[in-house]
Amino acid sequence: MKRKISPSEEDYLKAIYHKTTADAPVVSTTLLAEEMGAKPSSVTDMVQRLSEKSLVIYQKYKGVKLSDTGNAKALSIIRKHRLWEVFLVNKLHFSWDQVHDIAEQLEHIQSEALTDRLASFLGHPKTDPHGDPIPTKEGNIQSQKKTLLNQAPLYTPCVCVGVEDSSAPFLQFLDKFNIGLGAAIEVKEKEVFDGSLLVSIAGKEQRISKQIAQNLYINTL
Amino acid sequence: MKRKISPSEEDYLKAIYHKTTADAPVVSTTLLAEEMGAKPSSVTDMVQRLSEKSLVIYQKYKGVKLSDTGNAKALSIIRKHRLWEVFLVNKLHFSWDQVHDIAEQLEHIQSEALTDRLASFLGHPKTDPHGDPIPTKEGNIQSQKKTLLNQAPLYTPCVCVGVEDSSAPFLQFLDKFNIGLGAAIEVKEKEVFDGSLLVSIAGKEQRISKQIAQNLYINTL
DNA sequence: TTAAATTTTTAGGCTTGTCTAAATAATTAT
DNA sequence: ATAATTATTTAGACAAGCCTAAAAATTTAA
Repeated sequence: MKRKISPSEEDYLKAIYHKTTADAPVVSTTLLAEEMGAKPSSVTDMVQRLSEKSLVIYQKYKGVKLSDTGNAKALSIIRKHRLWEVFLVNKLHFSWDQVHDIAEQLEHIQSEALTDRLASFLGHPKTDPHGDPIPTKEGNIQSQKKTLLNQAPLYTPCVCVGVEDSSAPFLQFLDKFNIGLGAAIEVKEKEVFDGSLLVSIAGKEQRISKQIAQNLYINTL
Repeated sequence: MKRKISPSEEDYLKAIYHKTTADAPVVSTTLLAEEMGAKPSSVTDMVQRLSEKSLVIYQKYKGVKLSDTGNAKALSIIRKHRLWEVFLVNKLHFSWDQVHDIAEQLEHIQSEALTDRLASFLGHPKTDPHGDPIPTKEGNIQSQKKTLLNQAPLYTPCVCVGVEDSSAPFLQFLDKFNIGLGAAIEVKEKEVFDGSLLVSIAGKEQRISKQIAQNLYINTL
């Protein structure tokens, strides 16, 4: 009954997790193929295998979603991924744009004891270096109220709490602007024409494009 | 020319490394099969693939040994394995009998930067938790002069520096006797009949079987 | 509401890494 | 020195995970 899950299968579960929401509870094979960097036919194959293992709910031509066990498995992988990211940044001093690819590999290491001890070693962090919440061992994940810098009120002190896009290029770009988690940001002006913002970051005024602003999460203080 | 190496191929390189010595510079497919927990025919297959990739020198019916590049690769994997073992014991407080299986997985993580930073984080350790030397980044490995407790001189203060057998059962057995790396050991008496030893460990006298004694390395002080 | 376009699945193939069974080479014993 | 035994390799098969090309279902448009 409890067959073991391959790294590739784990990757699919994770992708299905990331591509389904309350609004869109199922994901199409084409979208999943895009996410996985594979062809739709390969995805159909894999999804059928996962369905036989009761890890996903799949209806031909209708799309796929995680089963309860599949969801638990996905959360456990995401937990491991984000804990390793914290390790890489906090202990090995990698920068936040360097850790994703390494954590992609580390997340497949199988040992519950390892994950437990790692979490303890890191002081049971709540979020990863990009501000994303770390699921608990029990599979609870806090869905924070996320506000895009885009929608931030004017002249209100805010703090950067996360990113929507955590690709290396975007993160490196943020570094150039001295924007990191916990950075103080206040929107001074919003340009109607192109959606760009005049913001003060650590006291210094800078202009930020709409594209940046809609990929940065903030909280008001 | 420089095709990438799969985890399975890495395991074979490591096994060939461990099963060849100055005395026996090549290893047979049967012995390798035993080491790998696979059938000899599977080993022949794999060894032929590794030979095509110039990672091993293989002659039909004559056995196999590592090429220079294969040797370098094996040392790099062993380096990673042993560094992770140090991490697991020193930082996550695993015991020395628990780390091998986890390190088997971690050794396949590909990132030179990760290995470098891990080594630095750990303070560039020279040996792993079982006393085995950690190869340098450049592939240098110090072959220590190893004396088995078996051959230790009588009434001479010694210190435990390693184990020949690093299986969990043996290590757990040593724990029961309070024997660990750095433990002070002195041989009081050697029984001719069964090769057992009367030794003092941390001041306490205990009788140790030949089988234990020939799997424990010591240095005289 | 059919026809066209698009999405999805099926069918067949390829590689990796394993297996069993059969064939062949090497070693050992008579 | 030749026969018997053992070690090793080859041949053919299988599952996982991917691919391309073709077929089938669904969606969109006329």
